[in-house]
Amino acid sequence: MNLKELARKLNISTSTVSKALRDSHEISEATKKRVRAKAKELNYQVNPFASGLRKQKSKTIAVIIPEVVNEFFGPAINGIESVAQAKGYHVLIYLTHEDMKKEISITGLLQNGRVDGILISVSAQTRNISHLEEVKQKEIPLVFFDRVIDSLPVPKVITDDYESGFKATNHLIQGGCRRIAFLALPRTLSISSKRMNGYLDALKKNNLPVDSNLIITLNHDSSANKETIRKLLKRKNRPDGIFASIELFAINTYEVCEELKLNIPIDVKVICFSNLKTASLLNPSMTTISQPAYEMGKEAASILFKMIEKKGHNFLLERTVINSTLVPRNSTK
Amino acid sequence: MNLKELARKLNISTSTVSKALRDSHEISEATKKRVRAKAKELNYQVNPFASGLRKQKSKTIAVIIPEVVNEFFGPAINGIESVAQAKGYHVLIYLTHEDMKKEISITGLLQNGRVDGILISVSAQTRNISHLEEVKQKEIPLVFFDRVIDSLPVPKVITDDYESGFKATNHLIQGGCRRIAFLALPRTLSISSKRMNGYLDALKKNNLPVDSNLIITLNHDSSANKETIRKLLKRKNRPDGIFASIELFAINTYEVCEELKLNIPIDVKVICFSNLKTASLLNPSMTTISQPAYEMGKEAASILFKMIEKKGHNFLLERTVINSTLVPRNSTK
DNA sequence: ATGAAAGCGCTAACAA
DNA sequence: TTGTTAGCGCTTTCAT
Repeated sequence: MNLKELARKLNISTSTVSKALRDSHEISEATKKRVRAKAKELNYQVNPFASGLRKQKSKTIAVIIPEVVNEFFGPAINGIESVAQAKGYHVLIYLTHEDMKKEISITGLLQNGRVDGILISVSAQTRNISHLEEVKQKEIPLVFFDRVIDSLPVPKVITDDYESGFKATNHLIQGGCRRIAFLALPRTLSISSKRMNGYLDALKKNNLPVDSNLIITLNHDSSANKETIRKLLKRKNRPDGIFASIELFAINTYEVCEELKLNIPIDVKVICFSNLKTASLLNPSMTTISQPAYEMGKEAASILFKMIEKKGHNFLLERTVINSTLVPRNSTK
Repeated sequence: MNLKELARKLNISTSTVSKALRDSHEISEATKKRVRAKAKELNYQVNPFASGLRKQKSKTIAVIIPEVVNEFFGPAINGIESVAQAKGYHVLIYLTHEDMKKEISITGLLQNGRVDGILISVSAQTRNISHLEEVKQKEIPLVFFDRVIDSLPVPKVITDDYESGFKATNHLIQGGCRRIAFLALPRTLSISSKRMNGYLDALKKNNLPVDSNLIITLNHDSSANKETIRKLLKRKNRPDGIFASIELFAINTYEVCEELKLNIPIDVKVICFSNLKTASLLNPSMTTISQPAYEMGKEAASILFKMIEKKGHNFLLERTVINSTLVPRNSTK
């Protein structure tokens, strides 16, 4: 079923049908009605490839993220998809698995009109940014969310990473911790360095020494992480507090503590970034920092659509900060 | 940058360039090399809309799921995306939020060549299936995963819902429970009725009475669920075991127990479906049934690609069952 | 208010 | 082995 056939059945030209379906003012109300009725009857749908080719628009956006098995990106996709659905857009999803090579090949695939815009949360491995500069240079609307590249002048939607890092560390200090370990993501990641700066400043403000042996960079290999954490917790001078910069590291810590029969929070207090919805499932003694992932997704998508709709507008300066919240759990249970 | 321009720069015809890029045997190795080099130099990418229109193929599949904020669908998408990426396909994602109307409008959007195939896990609300019959009738390859419609003859990838329902219930009985509540999804959902049948048969086999007051249908509204669970746990004849047919209901239960100062597993034992990766975050006293979501996604996508690649093959009978596993937690801690 | 026709960028049948 | 050309289905300009 295509335009031509539909036009033939109605005994009018394809251009009239096309205009009628797109509610053009050139077409009489009567014809429009007739066309719409027939289209519905025959279950006609425009061919997105033909229309996309002609109009040079895809009505599609791409979301590039490191993982989806993650308390952050799940809700974020939810927010993105709901905005896209409301706007009549389609959402392509691509996972990098924290691999910059994949990120590059994915952005390469999106260069020739497949999408009208891109939302990206960069991989932890991303150092070189020429593939992203290329996207920008081709004038494909681009918005960063959560994991951003500060040096690239595109809109960014982030949480208050420095502040929450500060608050989290402060919370542990208030709870009596003196030797607080920070489980970091690779330094290249903006969120990691900001969270760490919050951590460092909180220590300083409380006159606690910074011990570089307590700042540990982990990655997404759980068994390697657990081995590292195991060593950390077996030290004679074991930390009494742990600040995990992502949920996975808290899970890893939790498992090692179980294995070593260390009690959270008696032996060691733990705080981590996590998502509100399942926070209650975390060991109740872990305080969590809840990121408004759904809202971030919605916000990032909204900005992207603004860019898509009115090109030329200067969005370079937009940098939306959405506040996360500390969710204290009953720490004495 | 398009074919024509590229051809002009090379001083050969567009068809030669097109064939060269697609590694046609009609083209000499020398020309191919020259073309590929120039294409790379000029960063040429085929226009997917033009090529899709001409070839009547989109190189894209759609995944329709109820939610993404979910321990099951996250890993499932991961599995799907990895297979798709390997095959050079793109993945569109659509969320129904358990709303059949949305499911219908989404399948409607996919009728005109936007995708080469569809993977779907139906919404809990889906009763009418004419929109899915329409997809099948238009010969768009379709595969169900996890939440299937038994009556529609298309390939299905499921877990052993009956068996795991049986095992889960048995586990609670073994643990000393005598009054076991079942927190069900709406009956329309195949997975729910199968899990319930397992539950019922386990009770029978252990000579325990079936109490219909203990079979409670919940939905995706957490506050309504919690209210229902609150009532359940306040009954004089409180259940001593709870079998939650999805993780969300276990979370809801957990929260109500905390509120009512009920101890899991002392006062009430809980078992639920969940995902291995975060199982350790669940209250350690909850035994979980781990579904191999990633594998299911991979399997479903593989079947879909088989259908896409060799049309006409009869896949109607394929019904892949992937076993879930019981993950007992230290229930005495 | 309606229609004819060009053309979006690509592929493939056919010609050379 | 390479080139010419028609046409995928749609939108849009320009006529009528």
